[in-house]
Amino acid sequence: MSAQIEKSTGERFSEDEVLRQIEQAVLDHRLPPGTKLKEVQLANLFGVKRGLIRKVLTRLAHSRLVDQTPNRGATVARPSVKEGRDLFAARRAIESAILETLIARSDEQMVSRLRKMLEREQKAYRRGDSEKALAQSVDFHRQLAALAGNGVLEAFLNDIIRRTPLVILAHLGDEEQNRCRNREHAEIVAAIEERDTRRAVKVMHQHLLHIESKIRHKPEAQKADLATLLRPLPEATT
Amino acid sequence: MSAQIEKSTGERFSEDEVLRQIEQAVLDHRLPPGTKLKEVQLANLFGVKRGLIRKVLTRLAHSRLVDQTPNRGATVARPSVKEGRDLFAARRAIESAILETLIARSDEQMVSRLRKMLEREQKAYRRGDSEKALAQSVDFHRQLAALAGNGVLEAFLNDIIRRTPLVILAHLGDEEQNRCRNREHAEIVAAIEERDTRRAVKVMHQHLLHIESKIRHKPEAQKADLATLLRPLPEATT
DNA sequence: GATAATAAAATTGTTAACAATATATTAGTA
DNA sequence: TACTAATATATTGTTAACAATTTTATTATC
Repeated sequence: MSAQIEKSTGERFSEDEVLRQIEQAVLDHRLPPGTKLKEVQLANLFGVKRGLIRKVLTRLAHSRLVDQTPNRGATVARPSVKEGRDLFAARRAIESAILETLIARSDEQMVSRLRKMLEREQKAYRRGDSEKALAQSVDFHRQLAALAGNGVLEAFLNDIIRRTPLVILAHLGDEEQNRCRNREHAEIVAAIEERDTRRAVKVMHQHLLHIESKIRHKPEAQKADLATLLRPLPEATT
Repeated sequence: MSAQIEKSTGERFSEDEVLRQIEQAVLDHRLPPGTKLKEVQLANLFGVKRGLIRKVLTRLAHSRLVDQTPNRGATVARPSVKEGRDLFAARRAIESAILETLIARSDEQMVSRLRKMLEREQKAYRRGDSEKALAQSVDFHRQLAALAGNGVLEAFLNDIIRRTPLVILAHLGDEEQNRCRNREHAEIVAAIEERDTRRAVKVMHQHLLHIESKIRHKPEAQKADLATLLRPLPEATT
């Protein structure tokens, strides 16, 4: 039926590696919502035992990337448009709180570290590397969360970020958008430097609304073959 | 070594039931942080197979009530004081966002439903039933989250509420505190009715700070026997 | 006695075989 | 054909036996 995925080294896949591969395929829409994820099929595909696949599917179900029904197996999750909007709304709340926390304890070192991130992001989009630019952009948000120092909020944000690609139709691509994101990020850093919480929160809010307005919330989807999982996309990540 | 826990009906425990029992024991501090949770011991205790215990421990680990280390098993989690404070800080952010969302879509029916909850809470503490009063109080917060209609925020709050008992030393008990909580809840409902978001958020903030100030963040803990799990406490829940 | 090396026991991790359930196929009936 | 019932296949769920690892106990050496 379908070929096998091999590691370049010839070793066997670890649980985490299998998890990442499937997760990435889901987030890239190579495995569209509703796709049945059969245990033996996946086990053969990766050359691992079914028990391992089972654990992976359970973990994916927990992070809501996969739906599991007793005795009926797992499918790629099909989040509703409402869920997508809820995700974005929650993100605005979380990131606002992160900024408030961050600014309360910010210092020069933090600001300079953020500036370095901005530069890297800028470089990426200027040389037209949209994929990298997007990844850097996401890292900027993660970095804010890390610097804020609240592990709970950080975990929540990471959860949201992980789930987001599944609820949107396509990733943001063109250069104009990349530049725009970068400018908004810079504005946030400026507000942090001035310790202007209100402004930072306001800009972040608009930034996130802006992002949400640019994407299309994914409405419904068709079916596709599991073997499509084989080749990774040349496209972006988050 | 240790006796067996039996269901009154004589049936076998389901996975969810075992989960709840262990979770409750952890949250009641009957199983203090650091306690080793051995698979065979638990399996014998509940009269179930080891595989089921295994799944339960993994689930508990995911909700951070249990720490799992490869090849070294599971122990009751020992959250730091910082983690406790982070949890409360995150809660303030989440519940503020919930209130903002709720008020934006509130109507008469919602308000009256909340009023009913207030009454039940009041009844409980007036008749001196602290346990019930505390449970009702927690339900009030859950209800706010549900009425707000954002499933993501609701899930986050439930996660926080579930983890909270583990980071505090003891549950809030005396009648004065019960009355105080109830009064603050009433004030929040009043603000919702007037659609006064700013006030609602402010009162909620103070309410949560108040709660946090009344508890003691749990610093460290000793060891205890697993069999203590047998008898449930006569004490409160969350 | 203290420490290190070795052996024994206990504990967790994996798997192949089996059981239970759900889905697909076929046969039967109007 | 359209529908139902019966059967076969495919898929998920469970478990007992085994493997790997860690912990405890024992012995040896200083």
